[in-house]
Amino acid sequence: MNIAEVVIDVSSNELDKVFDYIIPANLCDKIKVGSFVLVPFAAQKNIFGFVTDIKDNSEFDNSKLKQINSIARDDVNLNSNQIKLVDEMCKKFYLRKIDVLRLFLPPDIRKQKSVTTTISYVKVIDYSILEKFNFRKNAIKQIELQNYLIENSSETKFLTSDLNNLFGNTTVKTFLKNGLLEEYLEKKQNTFAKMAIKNQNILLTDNQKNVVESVENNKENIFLVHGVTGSGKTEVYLTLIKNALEKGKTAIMLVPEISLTPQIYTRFVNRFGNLVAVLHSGLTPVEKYIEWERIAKGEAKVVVGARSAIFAPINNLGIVVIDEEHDSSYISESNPRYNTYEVAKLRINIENAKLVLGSATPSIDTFYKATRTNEIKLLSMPNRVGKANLPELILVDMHEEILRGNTGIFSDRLLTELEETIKNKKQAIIFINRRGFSSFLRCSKCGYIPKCTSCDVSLVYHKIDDELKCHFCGKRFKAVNVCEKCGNINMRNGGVGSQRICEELSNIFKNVKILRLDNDTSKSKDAQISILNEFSQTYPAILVGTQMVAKGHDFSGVNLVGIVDADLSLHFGDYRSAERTYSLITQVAGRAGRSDEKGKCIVQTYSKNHFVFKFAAKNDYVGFFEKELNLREVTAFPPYTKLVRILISSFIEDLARHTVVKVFNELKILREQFKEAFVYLDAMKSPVKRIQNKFRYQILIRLNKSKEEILKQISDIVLQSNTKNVIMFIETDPQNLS
DNA sequence: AGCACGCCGACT
DNA sequence: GTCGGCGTGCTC
Repeated sequence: MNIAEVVIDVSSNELDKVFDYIIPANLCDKIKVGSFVLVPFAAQKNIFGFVTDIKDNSEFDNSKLKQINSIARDDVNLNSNQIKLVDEMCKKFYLRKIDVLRLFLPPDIRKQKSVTTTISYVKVIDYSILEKFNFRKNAIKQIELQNYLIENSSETKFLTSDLNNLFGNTTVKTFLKNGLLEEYLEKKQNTFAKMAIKNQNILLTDNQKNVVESVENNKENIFLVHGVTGSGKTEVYLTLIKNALEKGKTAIMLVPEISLTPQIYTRFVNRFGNLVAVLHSGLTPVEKYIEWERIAKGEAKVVVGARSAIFAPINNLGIVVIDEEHDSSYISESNPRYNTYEVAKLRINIENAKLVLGSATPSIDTFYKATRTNEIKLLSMPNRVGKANLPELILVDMHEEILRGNTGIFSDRLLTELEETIKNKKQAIIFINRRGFSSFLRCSKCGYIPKCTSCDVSLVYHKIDDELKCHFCGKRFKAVNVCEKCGNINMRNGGVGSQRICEELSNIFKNVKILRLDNDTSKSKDAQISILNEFSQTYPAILVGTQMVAKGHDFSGVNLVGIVDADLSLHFGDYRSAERTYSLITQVAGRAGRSDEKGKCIVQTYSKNHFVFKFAAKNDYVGFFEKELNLREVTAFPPYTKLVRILISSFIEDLARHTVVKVFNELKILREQFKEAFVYLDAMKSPVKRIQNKFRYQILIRLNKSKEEILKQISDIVLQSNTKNVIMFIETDPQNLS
């Protein structure tokens, strides 16, 4: 047992394999499977790596074996379950081992040897000595610090870094040396860690009780809780987790975009106190590390977090909950591309735990599994708890508005309802699907729309900086009024964005507070939170925003929601458009249902008769599902087929094109072998032809039954055709096709 | 991905 | 002479 298999910490296809190393005698008892080590590699003398296996002898030329140098960090020790999950994820999603392994590490501080989790304070030893102390006349900073400390003598301690910033660290050091101040270290804690458990005795409704019992008593291990907004799903999760904890088990609770929905985790902290660890993107690296460490040490037994929390180093896992299961943030669309549901499924199977999904508008795929297969057991919560009513959904046909002579952004109905809301000192939310003043500039004569020079997508006009921006690569261009194609001097705004809506609204409702929430006005999380706070305290007020306003905020004063152009997400040109639009409308409308009185949601559309709107207006998810599923079957799209996309990109267009042709030809040979399995196979330029100067091509495949073997062969073809300067990867059922 | 090696052109 | 440009190949 003195040979270790090591995965080198370099993300490249060439190095996606294990290398054998000799374990030196002095490290024999320390190095285990899952250790994070330093090894010599090629010409580099110290490179990070993971031990993924330990064995007696190596197949490799033994005279060439090198020794492991040392353990890189002793706080990283993946267990065998995690190593197993890494293996299974690699196979499932065609990933490199190292990319997956990195997901399990303490966040962001992988390269550091150690992390300071303490914080330095100083306190005054004796104020009478400090007051009498004579500094040299010209020691201005020292006298300033002396005065500052005396003025603030009510404080028991001072943050060392604050004093360093105000008076310079040499000044503070002098005080420490002269015995005027003493330093002490405190362990950093996340603010909520001290919160007490409020052990309310919650009474569950019969429906909630039944759902909890079904999850706990059924032999199945995956469940979908399909419950309308306000049906009390969260209480079901809390009870399930409480029961798991009582059995000595632990839990992972996944939520989308957690940093903006503090309600959910304060609810968990209130219930479980410092047994809860929170992981989300709003934490600093050190804060994340503190939480990670509390989980790894077993201090925290409930992890609440965004999708990456599924990799938390928790032991003895009893239950995983994925709330708002349909949310697209559960699918990773970069670097290690994975689907959180599939990862959770692998993890609960390895650890023998249960998986609970929850949503008011499940994804078609999930509801299909829950109603047509045995993979997921369906549990329904059809009724709202308490008096809250579902909002009334009103469809407005914008064609009719135009025929009646109203060519503005807002329908008469929406304006009337807004007036009513303002008169009653209530609040309204206007939802818009894009950002910026308008989506694009268009030449009024030849119709030319400026495009990004490196990405080949329409540029978005931002009025506030009078600039055109590329939303793919972030490049900025001057907004000129001269058409570069025909020379005509009249570039006009082509669409409507949140900024334009704000301007129009403030023209119509002169004295009403109008707030805007989108990526532009609120770059930082803090700015977003302050906008939301301002809105929640202003009556009347109108909040205009993009997707962001749709995510789980409870404003009790909102009784009206307007969706300006509901069709935008419908004509997005991919097979998931309908389900996205359905859940978006339901979610946005739900913002109006939080007050005592019945809320209203005005949906402006140019396709009033589309089934998405009809079922959404009736709040009939199952009806929508049946119709959409039928369409998927007829058109041979998922879940009836597996959609495979191979994206091939390169700085050199010819190289990309040649690689596509090569892979495409091999796939055609494969198709001959499995004629009945290939529903579709074609190669083409990607809809977005260039991103950051890389030319993008794609091959699309749809497969029906018996997919696993063919998928494996497709992945082999892709791996073998991989050449330098070409980026190639496989996605199954991709979230977008841009 | 790094890094060394090596083979060429330019310069104090 | 030798410094340094980056193309090629290898990594237990």
